[in-house]
Amino acid sequence: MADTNAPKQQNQKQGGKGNELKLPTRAENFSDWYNDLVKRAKLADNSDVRGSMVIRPNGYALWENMQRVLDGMFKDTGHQNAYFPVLIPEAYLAKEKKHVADFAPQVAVVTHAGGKALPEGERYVIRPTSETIINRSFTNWVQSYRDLPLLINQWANVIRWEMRPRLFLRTTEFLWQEGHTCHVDEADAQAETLRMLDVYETFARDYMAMPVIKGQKTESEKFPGAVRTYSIEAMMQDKKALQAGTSHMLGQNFAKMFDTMYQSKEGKKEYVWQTSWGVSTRLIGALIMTHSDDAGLVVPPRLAPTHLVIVIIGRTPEERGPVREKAHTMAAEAKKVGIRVLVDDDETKGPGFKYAEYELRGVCVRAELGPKDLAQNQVTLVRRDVKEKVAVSIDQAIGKVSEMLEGMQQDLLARATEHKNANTFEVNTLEELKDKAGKGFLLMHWDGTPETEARIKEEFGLTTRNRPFDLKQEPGRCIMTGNPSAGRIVFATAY
RNA sequence: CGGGGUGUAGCGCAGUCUGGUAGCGCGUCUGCCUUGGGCGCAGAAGGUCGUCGGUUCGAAUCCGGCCACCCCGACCA
Repeated sequence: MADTNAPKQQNQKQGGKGNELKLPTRAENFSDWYNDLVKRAKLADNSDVRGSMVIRPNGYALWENMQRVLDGMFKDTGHQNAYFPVLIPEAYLAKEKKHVADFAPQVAVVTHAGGKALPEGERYVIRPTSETIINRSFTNWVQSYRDLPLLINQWANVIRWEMRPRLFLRTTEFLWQEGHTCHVDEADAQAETLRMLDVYETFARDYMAMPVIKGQKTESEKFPGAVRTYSIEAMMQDKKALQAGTSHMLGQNFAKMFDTMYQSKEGKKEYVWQTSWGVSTRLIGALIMTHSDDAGLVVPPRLAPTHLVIVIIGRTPEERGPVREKAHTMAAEAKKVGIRVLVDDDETKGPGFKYAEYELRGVCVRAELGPKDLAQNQVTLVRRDVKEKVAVSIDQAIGKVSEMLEGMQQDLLARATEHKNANTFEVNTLEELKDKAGKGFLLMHWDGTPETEARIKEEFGLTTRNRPFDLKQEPGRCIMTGNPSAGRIVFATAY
């Protein structure tokens, strides 16, 4: 977005006369809006450890829901969970030259333990990813072609020393899942790589309501040590791209370093072919920046910790009593059909406060239930994303809520898709490039060289995101050099 | 690591220029009152002024070092 310091401040001076109740708007300052939302919705705090964050219950609940769904999808595709050590002998990392060279600046090293300095060669690194230490185990686990494919996943934390952290999007420590698999040949490994990319796409679309572009990364954007890297790329509301998941075909690179071999049917020793793939707590940032608005968090129902809150309204015990009873009846009914429901009977806060608060926190549907409603045997329902109040009869309320949740899930995807499509352009001239840089996904011809890629980054702040699978590739001329191009690739400013 | 900014009560900030021992709003607690879009009134609690050092009779305020966080770049999921 803005490349200068925003002229904020000023209106917040004067002893706190500014309006602290409202978030900064997305239009004013997208990045302030994001930071403030994360804190105000109680998703996460900065900690005293640079670049590290505390994930609060509201934020962790989102992660738990993502984990639950993804874990199910991994199990359905035959993967098993395991756990490997957080400390990796430094020497392991060094075995794959490209791997260590690219990760070295980001790696935290344990130099002291047991009260003394560890000698050179006996140090540990804190995992930035686990290809090496997992391969060490795989070498023992795999003996025969009958042991393959080996399909393993790990849920873990990793540490990568980041220069510029940002809550959820880029933190020094983050939570993720890393899948690691071994196969008999390249075709099988390649199929697995693409299969898991599909899993990510499905998860993003059907659960996060986030459309993504599936495609292949360029050489320079590839994972250190991979043969090929694929990604899903999403567009945030500020039109920047966010890499939401990656899947790598590792070839035999790590197998050769660790002698991970199997005996084939023919009795020959062969190196295994491997893949790895992962998504992280960064997805929470993606979720926020895809759907939320100036009133606060908006979460697709399929991942929302709370679907429905019933706010009890009433002055006196006589008024509240029957309302409370009805609210709990409704809540019980809602639970039966799988709606995650909360009844708010707190008398110390007014209803207006609660409406704002639940909007900030991203509860999907709010039910307002008071004496006036009860008198007409109705309840007032408000869907978080559209904020429209509708009165429905109490008997039909829960059915209506289910309908609203389903509608919201669909509408969020539809809206995000529309936004992505409206801001994706075919760009053919330097003029257009100047005009569109930073305004979305630019589909451009590129001569395939890292030099040109670097130039476009330097001059326009755009990086290659991926080469989309579903884009029919026709030859053309590179937008910068005029050299032949095999097809278009997505450029964008990225997180 | 470079450029910019900020650290004062749980949160948001004023006070710093021009040194004199700390204030406002929100929140919290108590009581009353109120409840359909961030209620009201009264009272109360709460601060080693990021940290270390220097100048001074006296430092939130002036000087220097360090630390942390935020924004902009380089690195990255």
